[in-house]
Amino acid sequence: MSADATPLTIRDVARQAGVSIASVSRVLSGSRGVRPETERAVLETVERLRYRPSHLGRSLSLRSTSSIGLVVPDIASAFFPLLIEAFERALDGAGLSLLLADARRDVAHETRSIMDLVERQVDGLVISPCDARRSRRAVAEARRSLPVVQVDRYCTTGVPRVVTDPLETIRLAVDHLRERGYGTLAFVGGAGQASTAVDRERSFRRLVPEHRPAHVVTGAFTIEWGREAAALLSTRCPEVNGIVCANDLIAVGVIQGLRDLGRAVPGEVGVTGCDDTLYAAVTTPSLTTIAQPLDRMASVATDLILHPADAGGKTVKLVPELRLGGSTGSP
Amino acid sequence: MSADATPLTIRDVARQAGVSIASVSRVLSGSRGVRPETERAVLETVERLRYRPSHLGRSLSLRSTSSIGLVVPDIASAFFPLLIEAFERALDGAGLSLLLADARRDVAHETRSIMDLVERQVDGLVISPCDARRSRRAVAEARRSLPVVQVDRYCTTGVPRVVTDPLETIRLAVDHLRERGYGTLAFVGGAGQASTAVDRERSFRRLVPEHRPAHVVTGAFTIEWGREAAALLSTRCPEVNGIVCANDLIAVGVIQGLRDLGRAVPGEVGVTGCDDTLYAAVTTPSLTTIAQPLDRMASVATDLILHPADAGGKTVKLVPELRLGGSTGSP
DNA sequence: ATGAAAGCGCTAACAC
DNA sequence: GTGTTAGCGCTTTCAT
Repeated sequence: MSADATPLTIRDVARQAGVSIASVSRVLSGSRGVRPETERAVLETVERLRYRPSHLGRSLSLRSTSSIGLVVPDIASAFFPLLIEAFERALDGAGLSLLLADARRDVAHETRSIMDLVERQVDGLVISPCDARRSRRAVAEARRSLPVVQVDRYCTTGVPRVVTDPLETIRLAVDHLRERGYGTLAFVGGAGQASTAVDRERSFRRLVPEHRPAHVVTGAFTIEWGREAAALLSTRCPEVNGIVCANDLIAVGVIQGLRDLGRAVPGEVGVTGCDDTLYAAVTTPSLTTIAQPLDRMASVATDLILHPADAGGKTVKLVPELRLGGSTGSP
Repeated sequence: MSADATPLTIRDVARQAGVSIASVSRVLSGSRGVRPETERAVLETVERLRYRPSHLGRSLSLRSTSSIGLVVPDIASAFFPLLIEAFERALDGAGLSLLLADARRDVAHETRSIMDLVERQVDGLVISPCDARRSRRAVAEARRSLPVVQVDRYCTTGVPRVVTDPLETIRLAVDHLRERGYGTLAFVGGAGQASTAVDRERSFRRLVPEHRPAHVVTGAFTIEWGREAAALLSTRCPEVNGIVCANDLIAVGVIQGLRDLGRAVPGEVGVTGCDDTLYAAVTTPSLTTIAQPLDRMASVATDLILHPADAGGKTVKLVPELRLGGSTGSP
């Protein structure tokens, strides 16, 4: 397979076109100060030979790869592919390409990915760290050699962050549930290590100060945990009729769990998710969920990478948006 | 942000360690024929200076980047993240890293991604092409300069393919439905341009020769199309009581559509999906679906990339597996 | 406008 | 064993 014909170099083009390699380079890059005649000759030869410049040589010479790295904690979870898509759109305009890495829910893998990207000389690194504390080391290390920005999740370093305001996120859910008449609210959280998990839980506690301790339960970002939590709450706190979930997957589980117990959603209990993933549309009833402004997140993060001077150690908080679904129809 | 301290080079290490750059290189690569004493000095200095070798310089010199490119048609669709994960696992062992690109359901984007990866000198390219015909040009072009393998989807080129046998895939669904007593089968297909769409439909036609023309409908790989198809089939072919869907997303839509029409799943109609995505677990009832052997697919593809000589223009067909869910409980 | 030549950071002969 | 040196493919002064 693969002919693998001797990869052409800029010299081959120069020779064939009867010009110097400098001229070829000029035409292929800035194209400034070249006689149209010469330019024609070069372009014609490039075309004829099907020459493709080597990104490697170019990068080494320019000391820039025109690419940025993106490290996500778990590509298989519904949310991150959406984030990745948003970055692709954002980078498209900037003429940068995206080097993607998946940490596979594991700090050791994450560290390797970060180091690999750094060694590959990406011009900047965007990361959504696995773990609020254990990811710090690698993130801080990377920051020593290039611009780094954290998105969605973060770890506690001086590295700038772009997040969707967790307090506003939960406030949207809580206010909406109350407006729809669900008077007694509970919160089903995810795993402890992700910053979003912690922040969303804390926000709920703050926004619903009257909650009983048993009204806040945390476990994992999975359907199974959602089902379990539904059972837990139904047994121990039957008075609860509005459930705020830390993400869509949990919400799906909660709805399934409630249905298994014969409790109607939204008739008897209202449920909200977070992140507006594809799950929101797939379930029955569809999910009321809080969306993150992903395109904005990607463009702000890209800006911070490209203009690190503006970044400082700052945190940019973005405004979430309520997406109505059937899971909060009215009690 | 980002200290951006002058990136260290191998010279700095050599100087500080009081050895030649060749020795440093030896220690950092093959580590062969170096006095333990020298090695210690180098490693110590590397550690102290926090030196990270430049992948760029290394690649340029070796004419190999030890990375392979993976181009998927749509990272936001539930299936491809699973495929990506499988490749990460497969490549882990081979000491290769993964450069990921998303074609965004668009041949033009796909072409750009492919070219970019080629220029980046990846050692091989794995691609699941958007379009059975319109992707040919770029795929063939890439093949001129490096080993290329197609996975899951393919376009009609001489480039080797690793696919899950579509005939066996549909056979598993059809046989299972029949065993469960669903006697009159229909097929809901996806969009025409993806090879999987075409092959799965053709397989159904072959395996269920007695089907009426109206029993095979195609539209898109979406929930909406699934709902629509359910309505179509229920109206025009009420005799149908088993529905084979070209992927999980369609199946979810079909189930929703049937329920809206008051037809019980699995009581009245049985439904199967394809690909065993996360959707299969999320729906109610859960989905009976046909899984692709992703780890096998990834490791076979990786082998073909690393040993292109063995590849020829061959097609490797892998064996799918039935995953039981609630959507075919028994009529 | 164009060419010659000096790097970019690394590896791999080839001497010693 | 270790150092010297010539590239890898490109960009970019600096002459001309």
